[in-house]
Amino acid sequence: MTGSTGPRGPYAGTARRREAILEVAYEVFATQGFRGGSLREISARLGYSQSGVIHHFGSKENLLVEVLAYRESLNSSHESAAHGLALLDHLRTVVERNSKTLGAVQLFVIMSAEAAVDDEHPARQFFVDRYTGTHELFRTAFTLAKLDGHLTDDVDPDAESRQLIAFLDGIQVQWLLTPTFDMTEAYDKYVHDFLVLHQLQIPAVADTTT
Amino acid sequence: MTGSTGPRGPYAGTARRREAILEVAYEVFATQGFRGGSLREISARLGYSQSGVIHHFGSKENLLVEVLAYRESLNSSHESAAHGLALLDHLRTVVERNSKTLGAVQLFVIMSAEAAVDDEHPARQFFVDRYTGTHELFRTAFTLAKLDGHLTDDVDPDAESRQLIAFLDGIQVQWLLTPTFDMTEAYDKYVHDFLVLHQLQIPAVADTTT
DNA sequence: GTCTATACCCGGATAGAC
DNA sequence: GTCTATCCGGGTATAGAC
Repeated sequence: MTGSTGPRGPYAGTARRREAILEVAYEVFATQGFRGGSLREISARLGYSQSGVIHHFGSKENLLVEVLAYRESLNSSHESAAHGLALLDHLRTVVERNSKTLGAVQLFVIMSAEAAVDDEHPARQFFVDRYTGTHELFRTAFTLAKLDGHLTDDVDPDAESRQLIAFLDGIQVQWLLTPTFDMTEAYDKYVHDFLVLHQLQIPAVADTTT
Repeated sequence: MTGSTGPRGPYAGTARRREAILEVAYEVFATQGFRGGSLREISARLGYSQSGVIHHFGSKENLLVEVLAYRESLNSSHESAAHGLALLDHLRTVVERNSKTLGAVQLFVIMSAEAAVDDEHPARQFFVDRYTGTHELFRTAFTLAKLDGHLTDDVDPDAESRQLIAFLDGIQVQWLLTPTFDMTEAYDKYVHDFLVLHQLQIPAVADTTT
């Protein structure tokens, strides 16, 4: 039972092949965009024929949509909102991970831009949904933090959420253009300022050394 | 002398034609990107032949570079650094103007993304230079503000500059995807928080009404 | 399920007439 | 300076054999 990876039905090999295609398509779309990336290149890298790829996904558009869903599924930590400060901790690990996966950052930067400027872009809906989802997550996290008494009353969860999203998107472009830029360090400074401004009570473990 | 628009030499008409091409190319590249936009579409919109366009600019790549320089030249307010707070005022008018020029925002969002993910992109150098220039401008503005005693000593001009750039880039994508988003309002909130956190002295005209 | 072959379209750039 | 015609490469998608 070593080599047998549980071939339940005749689709076990197919599933693995689909995933291989998704992986390569992800790389190609990441550096060339949707328009620039071609099925020919994707299939060539796999040693496939171009029609072989299309057999599995029907069309280039559909392939892109599945690539985006696939990449997102790899990350989906099913992030429940919790309160604001736990979210900020979680986001730090996301930023750190992004710093190590160039391709993923490239994919989302180029695709969101293409989708943003073109109403008809196949990824348009994906990114609109993604923004509203993320916003909702951040917004409720900040709201809960206020209720828990961790944030001051003057924070505007709606505005803070959109501001944080903008910042996170922005540092990605900046990092791609100037790789010496340290996203995690920038994130930490952002959070630091945020907490100084809006955190209600400092834990009892505050440094009394100075 | 009505129709005569001062034909100094045989190039007066040419200059006007070049500008017309730049204007249309700007629109096309803004919505289709560099890869997606075609000389055929640009020339068709002008009632030109495709080779007519290429006659004036030599190549598609060169056309793009000139479009970017052209658009930038329309805005170049020769922004001298001044101190930080004057810069923040100035940036507000930029954000407001951007809110009214969809095409310009689209152009810079899609082009910076394409350039960010592709080392060989013709606009790569343009955007790298643009980022370092903007960063330098912001950085010195914040530094001067500290020296002038307008900002607290704890501000990190370098970090604040990059953070502000990230935010400004980020709200553009967000606005394009969800047009109800108000960039100016978001900017004002950002600046408000920034000033609460880092401004040294509040002017004597503080509201004592409440 | 994978291939080859092909239909069909679109792209940039060039040559050369006017 | 502008055109038409053309070259040549590239793209997606389909048809049909194996």
